[in-house]
Amino acid sequence: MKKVISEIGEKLRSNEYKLTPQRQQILEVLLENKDKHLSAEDVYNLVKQKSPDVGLATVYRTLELFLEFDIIHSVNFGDGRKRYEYGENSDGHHHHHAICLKCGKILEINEDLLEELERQVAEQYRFTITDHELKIFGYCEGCKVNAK
Amino acid sequence: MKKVISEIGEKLRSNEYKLTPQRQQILEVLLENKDKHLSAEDVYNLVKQKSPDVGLATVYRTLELFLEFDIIHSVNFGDGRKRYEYGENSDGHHHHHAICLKCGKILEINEDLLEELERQVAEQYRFTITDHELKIFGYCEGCKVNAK
DNA sequence: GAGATAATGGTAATCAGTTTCATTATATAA
DNA sequence: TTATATAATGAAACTGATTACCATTATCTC
Repeated sequence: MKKVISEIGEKLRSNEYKLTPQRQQILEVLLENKDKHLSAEDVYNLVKQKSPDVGLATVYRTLELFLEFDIIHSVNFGDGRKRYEYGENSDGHHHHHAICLKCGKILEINEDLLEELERQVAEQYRFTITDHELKIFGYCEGCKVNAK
Repeated sequence: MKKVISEIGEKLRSNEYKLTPQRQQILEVLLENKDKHLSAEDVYNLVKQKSPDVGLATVYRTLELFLEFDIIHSVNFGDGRKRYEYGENSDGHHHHHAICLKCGKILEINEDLLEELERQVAEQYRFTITDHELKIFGYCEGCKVNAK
């Protein structure tokens, strides 16, 4: 994790930004909670446990900064707040989410599987693709039996 | 369009809801603006042109009602407001959106192209899929030349 | 047609996210 | 190293979308 942090620090510094203690703590929280889909307030509460004097505004500003440099990305599950996630595939594309409509569980789908679709879209629509966000809705194994 | 409206009215009535004049006008606005991604306030303004005495609260309530019965669906393009859309594929799945990061244009991708991916996800994750939402980010034909 | 129920419109309240501003930390230059 | 400019922070005020409340109106049932 140390290495990841210093690489990100480097990325920020090369863009005239600093990895301040607050920013680093926010980053650590994100790294410790991959695939947890934290909201800004979740991050705030977790960071507060480490250093209680970090402000909510700083959390929002830092998340915005990390988004700008593609250090994290945000997902919207329709519950009225943005959620933030560290981590992406080797090709820079993001993984998918399967959301159970019954119990709300969210599965991480780590395979990309969109190459062929993206090839077709790129060709038919003359669109140059840089990233994607796919949400799949349905019922997880435990819930499918008595589904709607 | 008459037919669609009466079918939807039927759907509501069979669930103990009425297609009131206000609801019908909201529905008409949505039908007249397929693929336009209207926000609640957009809908409100358009409905007001027809009948100025419709309230914003009614618009929100009606959109929520239509969502509940899968008459419309909502998409979030990250601009801080939900957007609403009528229309789906023949199999009940929704079409995709390609969003240009430069000019903000949104292309409607009407091909499904996810069958194989969904087959694999269903098998590997034992997940029963009922719908999906795919957003593709990149640069449209006009913007790709001078893209970042 | 009277009473129960559902739906509506206006407005107040809520809540995630943003902006402001005074203060603190950091970096640069003499 | 000291002064000075600049960046970052925290607290609190503000914003804008959405929701809740409540009194009024329309609709349905008997």
